[in-house]
Formats: sequence, structure tokens, C-alpha cells
Amino acid sequence: MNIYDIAERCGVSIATVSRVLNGSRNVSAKTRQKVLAVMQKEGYTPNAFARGLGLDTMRMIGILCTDVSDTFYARAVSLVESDLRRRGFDSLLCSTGNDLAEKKKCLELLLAKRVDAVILIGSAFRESVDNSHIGDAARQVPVVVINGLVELPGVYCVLCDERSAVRRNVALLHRQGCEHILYLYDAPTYSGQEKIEGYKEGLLEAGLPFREELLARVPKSVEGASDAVSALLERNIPISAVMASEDLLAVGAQKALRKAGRSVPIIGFNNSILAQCASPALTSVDNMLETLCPSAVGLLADLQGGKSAPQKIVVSPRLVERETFRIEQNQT
Amino acid sequence: MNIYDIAERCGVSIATVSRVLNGSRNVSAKTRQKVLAVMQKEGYTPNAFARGLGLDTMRMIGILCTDVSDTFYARAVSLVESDLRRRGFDSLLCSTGNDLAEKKKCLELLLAKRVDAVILIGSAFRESVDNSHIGDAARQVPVVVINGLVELPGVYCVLCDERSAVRRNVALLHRQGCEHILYLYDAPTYSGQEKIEGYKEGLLEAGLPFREELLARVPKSVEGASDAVSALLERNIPISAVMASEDLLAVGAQKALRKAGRSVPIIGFNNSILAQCASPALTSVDNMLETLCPSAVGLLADLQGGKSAPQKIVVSPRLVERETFRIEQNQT
DNA sequence: ACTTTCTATGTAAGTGTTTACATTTTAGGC
DNA sequence: GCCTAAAATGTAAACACTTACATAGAAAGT
Repeated sequence: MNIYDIAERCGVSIATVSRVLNGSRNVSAKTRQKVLAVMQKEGYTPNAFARGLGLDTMRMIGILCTDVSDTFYARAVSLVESDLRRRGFDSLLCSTGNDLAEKKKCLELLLAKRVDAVILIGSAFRESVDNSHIGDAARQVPVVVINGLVELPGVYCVLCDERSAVRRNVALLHRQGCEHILYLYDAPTYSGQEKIEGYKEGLLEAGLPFREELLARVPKSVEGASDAVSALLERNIPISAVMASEDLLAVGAQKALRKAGRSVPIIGFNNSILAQCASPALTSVDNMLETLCPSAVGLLADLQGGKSAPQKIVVSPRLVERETFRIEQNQT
Repeated sequence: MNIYDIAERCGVSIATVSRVLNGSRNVSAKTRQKVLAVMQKEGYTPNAFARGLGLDTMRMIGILCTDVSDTFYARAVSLVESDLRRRGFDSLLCSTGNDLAEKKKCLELLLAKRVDAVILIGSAFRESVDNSHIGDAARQVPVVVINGLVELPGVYCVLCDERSAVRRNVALLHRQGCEHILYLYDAPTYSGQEKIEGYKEGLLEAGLPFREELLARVPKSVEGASDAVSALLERNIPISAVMASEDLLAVGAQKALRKAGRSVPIIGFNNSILAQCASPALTSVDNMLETLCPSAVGLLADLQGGKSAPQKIVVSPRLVERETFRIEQNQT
């Protein structure tokens, strides 16, 4: 069943049918009605491939994401996908893991499928690492980076000022009297590096010394973080507060501390469901995915519509206080 | 840059170029080399739409999923996506929410994009509910349901015997002396209904009475479950153990119980990261996504390859014991 | 009534592939 | 060197649309 069949059954030409399909205004009401009716009756669905060939788009957006099974990225994907669909785009998803080669391969796969744009979630690194594939992609289609910054032509970034968030948290903890602030992180993504910078800046501003052993890279798992913290405790490294690049690690730290019978302030990151599940519930930094993702999609929509868009949108993070840390009322 | 350009630059016909593209064996080694070299040099990428039109496939699989931001579904999507990609398929993702109308719409969207098959994750209901859209879809392309059972032609199901898991858990808890077993659930999906059946069967077998107030539908959130359990406790409803249709709800129950100063065995479901994050860590039923998802994709691959496949694959669940419940050594 | 303008429709040429069929080239057997 | 079979290549017709351009018809102005 194709456009010719429909045209024949309607006694019109294929051009008219196509016009109805594309919502052209140059079709009389009667004709439109009839064509629509016949399509309905015959259960006709236009061939998306032929359509794509003619229009040079299938209205698909590629989503390149580090790991959909991660709660944080999953939420981002969910937000992006629903917003895209609302705007008439479908989502082609690639979940790559942290491997750069895999990311490059997937990006090429997406471009080969001729997506209208690519959204990167947790897939950007610092300039020092290789971002060439992102630049290459941006030469073909718009690229939007969520929660990362890649300053290349055609690359649009929507991010949260995580560095400041961490810096302020250090100050906050210091004001509460914490001097030995442990910071846990895992992957050295753009976001990860920024947060580490924020940690260092925070220490500097607070006049606290930076100690190697309090900046710990750990495996990305509850156990990994927990074991690492346990090891520190066994070495009698003083720890008076914990921060982490993401809730998962904070939970691990929390478990190790509890096992050791210790209780110190803990601040997680991402404000994920994990923070709510922990007991006591984790205070966590919300990096505003609910704002970032719609912005990213909106930006893309503007670009599709021929409008221009800002290269960079930065939003402020928000500290969500729960049981593991609360700012005292009298602090100010 | 298209196949004609390449052909010209190689001094061959477009058919030959196309053959190289499709790995036809009827091309001399020299010619292939040259064509490949030129393609490389010119940075040529075949047009996927034209290719799709000619081959009637773009090697895309639709994934219809209830909620990618849910840890369980996200893990499933992740497993499916990576496996599909390994087999040369891309994933078109739709995350629909629990709304049936939305599911139908998305399924149509996927079919309109002419996917080669559809994988449903958490999107199947009992027969009593409306599964017509799944049957309709199956008339066009193979449909694989993960963790659900839809017995219609063309629909293949890969699932875990969750009903038995719950039934056995009831027996287990009863043997430990628990008589008042609370069961929490949220959405009445296929999987959800099965588990409720298992709960009732378990009670029956154990000779325990079924009590309305111990089978509670609660909102899908930590707070929702927590509030519901708190309410029960306030009503002095006896509770000597808790089971839940998913870890998230179990965590909520755990928090309510702890707040009330109570401690009873708790068994969650899905063996998600949430079970690990809870303190004490939740014992949870693993419904074997790591097995289910590759099976689903393998099944699809077989179908694509013209082979036949079983309509139904059922695997056994596994109880992962953590701190909230352990089977005593002397129980047997 | 006649031209002008605008709307509705049709014709035909893209869009970039694949592939059946036809043709040429090569290799092999004698 | 000739015939046959097989391998390599080319030609042209799909595949199912979109759309520029052409044309017919209707409305409107004089």
C-alpha cells in the first residue's frame, strides 16, 4: 500500500496525496477529507524511509549516553526522550560505557543513521582529553551536550555549575567545623573534573590543606566506595565529613562509616533516588536535570526551526538537605 | 556525495559500488580495494534512508518501556540496547509511563518508523486488560515481551517466574515464624498481578489467612510506601514481615518501620541498586534481567535470521540474601 | 464578458540506494 | 587457440516518497 494506491482510490494524483500527508495548505477541504478517509480505511502508513529520503530527515535524534542503567543518566534520558517525542522526534539511543573508542563508534553509528542532531549525556571530557569526535559530529549536525562543556563550533552546552556547588559545600562543612573532608569520585568526565576543581577551590578558600589521601578515586559501586573508606578508616586517616561525586559513592561511604561506628556529615551528588533510599537519607546536590534536559531539547528545537541558540546555558545547582547534613539555623 | 560520485571516481558502475557496500562476494579484490579506498578518502557514508528504502529495513528495533528512569527498566534497556548494537541493530526508545493510550501511540510511532521488531519492557498487562495493540503490532513485526506474558501469535515472551518467587518467599517467612506478612505493590502490570497471585497462593499453602489490609497498593515512591506503612502501624495492624513488588517500596516500608522502632524481615524485588543502598541492605528477588534480556535479543536475532523461536522462555528467579532477611541455617 | 489573480491539482524529475537481468571478462579444460 | 563455465561488471528498473513547475479552474476586479 503506497501513495499511488491511495491516489487511485481517491481519483487524485500522488502529489495531492503527498500534500495531504505533509499538511500543505493548498488542498481543498473536500479533497483532504476524502484522502484522509481513504488512508484511514486502507490502514495506510507512509513509508518512513522514502519520506526520509525525500525530506532528508526522519526526525530522529541520537542520544549518546554513558550508561542508561545509571540512575542519573537514566533520568536524563527519560526527560530528554519524552520532551523530544512531544516535539515530534524519536530517540535513537546508544549507551556506550566510559570507553572513548566505543563512544566514537556509536557517534558514527548515529550519524550514519542520519539523525537530525545528537544529544550527549555524560559523554563529554575536558579539552585535554580527545573531543575530536564531538567536533566532527558537530560539523554534520547540531550537537548538544548535557552536563558538560565542549567549546567547539556547532556544539551547544547545557550545564549546571557543579564546581561551585562542591566549592560551597566545602565552605558549608567547614563552617560546621569539619576540617577533614573526604571527597570520593569515579570517572574523570568533564563533570567529574569540575567537581574535583571545586573541591580544591573550596579547601583553598576555607584555608584547609589539600591532602592526597582525602581525594580518592574509587570504583563506581557501593562496595567499591565502602571498601575504600573502610581502608582509610583502618589507616586512621581522620575524616570529619564526606562528599562524593555521586550518591552511589556517598552511600558506600555511609555504610563504611556506620560499620566503623562513626557518624559524620555526608553530602552526595545528583539528588538521585539512591539518596532517598539511604538511611539516614542523604543530603545531595541537585544538578537540575529537570531544567537542563528541557533546555537542551528546546535549544535543539530552536535550531531545527532555523533560529539561533546560545552556545552555553548554565544553571545553578541546589542543595537538597536530608538527614546526613543540615545547615544549622544559626549559621548565618 | 553519493554512490554515483564514488562510482565515477573509481571508474566503475554504481552496481559495483553497491556490491562493495553490501559485501557481495562477486567483486574482484582489486576493485573492492579501490572502491573502499575512494570511499575512505571522500569520507563517504551511504544514505541510510535510501538504503532503508531499497532493503526495506534500517536495522532498528523499537523499545517500548514503561519508564526508563526507573532503575529496573533502565537496566533492562541498557542490557537490551548493548546486545542489539552488538548484533548491528540500533534502538529506538520510547518511555511511555503507565498510560495505556500513550503506549498505543508510541507503538504506532515505532511501527511508523518501520522498526524490524519491537521489544516491550514492563509494558504488558494481563489478558483482562487491553492487549490489542500488541497483537496488532505483532501482525507487522515480531514482538518480544520482557517480563510479561502475552499469548498472541507473533508475540514472544521472555520472563521470570515471579509468581513462584513470591509464593516461596511467603513460605520462607512463614517458616521463620512470620504470620502477618505485608505485601506492597504499585502498578497492576502483568508482572505485578502475577506477584500478587503468588502472595495469595503462598498464604494459602502456608495456611495463613488472607487479610485485605496486608495487601496494599501504594504510590510508587519511597514516601508513598513509607506513609502507607506508617498508617498501618498507627492503626495497630500487626506486621511481622514485609514483601514488596519492588525494592523502592520495600525501602519505604523499611523507613516507616525503623521510624516506629520496629524491625521485621523485609524482602524486596528486582534486586536493584536500591536494595544495596538501603540500610540495612535489602534481601531481594533477582528476576534475572541479565539472562532475560540477552535471551530476548537472541530470540529476535533468530527470527531475523529466518529461524524459528520458542513463544515463551521462562527462567527461575533467585533470592539474593542481604541484611533484611536471611534464611537460617537450621531451617531445613 | 474579459482579463487578472489566486487556488487546486497534475506531471515529472529528483532523492540514493538495491538488485534482477544482461553483458563482458576471465579462467580453465582440451 | 577455442569453447565453456564462472566470475565480474554494467544497465536499468524498482523502492515510495517530495516538490518545482505547469496547468486548469475559480474568484475577483474592471
